[in-house]
Amino acid sequence: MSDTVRVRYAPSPTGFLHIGGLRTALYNYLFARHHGGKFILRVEDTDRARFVEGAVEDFMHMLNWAGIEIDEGPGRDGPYGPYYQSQRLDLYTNHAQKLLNEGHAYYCFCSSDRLDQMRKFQEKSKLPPKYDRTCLRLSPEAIKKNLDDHIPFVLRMKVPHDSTVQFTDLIRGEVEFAGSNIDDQVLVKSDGYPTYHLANVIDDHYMKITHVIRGEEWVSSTPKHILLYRYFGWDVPQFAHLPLLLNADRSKMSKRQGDVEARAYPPKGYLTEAVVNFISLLGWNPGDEREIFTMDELIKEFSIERIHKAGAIFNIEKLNWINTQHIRRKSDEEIYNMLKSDLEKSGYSDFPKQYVMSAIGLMKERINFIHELLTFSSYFFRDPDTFDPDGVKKRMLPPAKKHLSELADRLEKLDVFQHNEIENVFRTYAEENKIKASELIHPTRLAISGVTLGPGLFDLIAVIGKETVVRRMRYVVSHFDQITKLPA
RNA sequence: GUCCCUUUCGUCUAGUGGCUUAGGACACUGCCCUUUCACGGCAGAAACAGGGGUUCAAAUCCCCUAGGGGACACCA
Repeated sequence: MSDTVRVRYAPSPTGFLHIGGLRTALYNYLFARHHGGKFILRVEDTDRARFVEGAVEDFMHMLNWAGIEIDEGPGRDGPYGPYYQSQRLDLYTNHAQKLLNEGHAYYCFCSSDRLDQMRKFQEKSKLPPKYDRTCLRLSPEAIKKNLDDHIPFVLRMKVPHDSTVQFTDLIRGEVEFAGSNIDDQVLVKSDGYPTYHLANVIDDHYMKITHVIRGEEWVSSTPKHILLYRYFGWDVPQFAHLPLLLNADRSKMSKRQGDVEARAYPPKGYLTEAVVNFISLLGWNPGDEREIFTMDELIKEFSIERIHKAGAIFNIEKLNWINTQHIRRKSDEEIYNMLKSDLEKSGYSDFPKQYVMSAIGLMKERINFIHELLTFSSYFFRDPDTFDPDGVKKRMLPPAKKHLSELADRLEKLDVFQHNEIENVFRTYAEENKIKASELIHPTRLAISGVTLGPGLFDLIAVIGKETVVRRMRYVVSHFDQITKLPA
């Protein structure tokens, strides 16, 4: 085994990148980077029937989105390519032949019908379900005849029943399987393609993979893989089987219960940092009480030893919180840049960068998603056309009409239109009229934003600007009866 | 059914025999701050699946039971 750590994420293009797959890729990546090793993407496209168009592109795109850099893989050639299994068929065939020659594999001509019946019988008789080795007993002549007759066949591996296969899982410790419980796995399908088990072992060997970090669903086939390594006389890599991501009901995470495809998250407004941070914590923790991490910090902290054994439920509430944490850590300018295209789409592209950044500054701590700046606080960009009915009822009382009118006049006269000066206008007016400032503040907020919640009013006024604020206040004054009547 | 894995607050988790009246975070509740909503601060409720051992001492080690999950394809 080479000194440099080499790990791989090896998805099958039978669907789009699963959020659990993204976590597996991330753990591999973190491990590689932590150890100064290589992260390889290998496409396991040996199932021609289930191939999904666009899946590979989706993997690449989402990995890139997540900030997971591929050192070797499709489109990024390395010394051990190609990185599509469908382009490595000869390799598998040669090695299968070798296994056959050495008696570690055998021809099987059983039809799927027969296999189905066999399994049904085994199930009924409460026997462990495995191939019954009918074809292992075929004479060389019978095999030759079948071959000559072009009867479809598969190659199965011959598992020694009298031994046990044991391995040390980096996460689970010692795991042991009795040879008698290991099935004579199909290695080469009747279409000539290898199964996962064969191809995966051969590729991991030739790609010099040092650590196989994959989902827990693979533990039970690991002994088969180890046997294959032994048959070929190869070193066995280290194994680490990750706990599964679970639905709320603790079943394996699947559709129906929330979004399982990674690509569903960016459009919802989840930040790369948040998703990466969140999934990194699903089964791993740094050992102290920090929870917010950048990719670089994760790379620094990550270790396989600190991976949990039990499956984790994907808890969207916590993701949301982590998203808010990362929003706050971003500069106003970063957020501005992320918002740019949405701004254009909404027709708000005329607003100066400085203005939008000020709005961002005021809203950053109040939003869960960046796009909420455009939805929940559209009043930064357009005059309100509706007024929160409950707010109107409670705050837009008759005296407000006069107050708004007067305040608008006073604001208009202000030379320095900033927080303190604005606040002064309100406080002074309140004192003069012997009323509480809140009797002014609430109607004003409603008048200029249409809603009852938002940033501190004086900051809001300062950012939105004199002209707009005064216009909106006067609009409400002139439509006061209409506005206060509507919500009846 | 067979094999394998797993089991600490609702959820993510800390805990590797004494430091633990089991810690943190999300969510939840209350209070404070406050012009609103958030933020923030403080407080609260909330867990070692059960039973046996081992030990002076167990959430931590062992065994059994139960629950959960995964695998059992010519899918990965």
